[in-house]
Amino acid sequence: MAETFYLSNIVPQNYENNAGFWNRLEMYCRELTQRYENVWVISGPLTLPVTGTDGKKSVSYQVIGKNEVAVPTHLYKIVLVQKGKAPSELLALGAFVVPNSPIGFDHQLSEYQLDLQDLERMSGITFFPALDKAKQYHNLCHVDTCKLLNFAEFTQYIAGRKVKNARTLKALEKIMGELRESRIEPDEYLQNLYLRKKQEVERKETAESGAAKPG
DNA sequence: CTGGCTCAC
DNA sequence: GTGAGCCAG
Repeated sequence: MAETFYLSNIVPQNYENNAGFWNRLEMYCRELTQRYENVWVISGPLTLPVTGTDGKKSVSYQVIGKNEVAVPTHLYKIVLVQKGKAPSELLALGAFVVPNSPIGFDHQLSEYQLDLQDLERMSGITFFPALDKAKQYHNLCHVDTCKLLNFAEFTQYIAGRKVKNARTLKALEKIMGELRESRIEPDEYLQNLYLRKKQEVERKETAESGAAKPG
């Protein structure tokens, strides 16, 4: 957590990308830890060339702020998983390059998959050097799903987090109301979460109103 | 979950 | 400046 906040460990990222597609990619990585004994994740920035109207390729990227901090055009993530504890156990790897711009629910993670060797060439970095040469790994998207949460699943998950954090009955009802407006039916987990939270909040609110009464 | 903004201290 | 408490997607 401490390392996470070093400036040398930070890149400017499109807000909608980070809260949306990239967020769902990180959720998928978290989900992998439930199915695999070991999960290694490497992420970083790229500034990739684009072909101009004259056919020539060039690199161009935005800089922001007084100090002209470079904004990467793309972000990559490499995910290596291992089924069991033993070093000989199955390894599967997925490498992804994602544009640093909003990406909607109409795009699949697999659209952004590429060979690790290609990413190594683009980034100038050798990842997992001991593993790389022999290519002793399976394709993550074949061995596992590589499926990110869809709109309904994502919206429901977010609603679940908000329910957990809600402090008032009014806030709680707003969350569930907005979910209904999105035409999303809460599953059993969210329903139970909501009902338990509702009871908890109701207890607290009646206790507070009682304590606030004079005398 | 990912974040930003406001305000009291 | 910082943390708490809101807010949005």
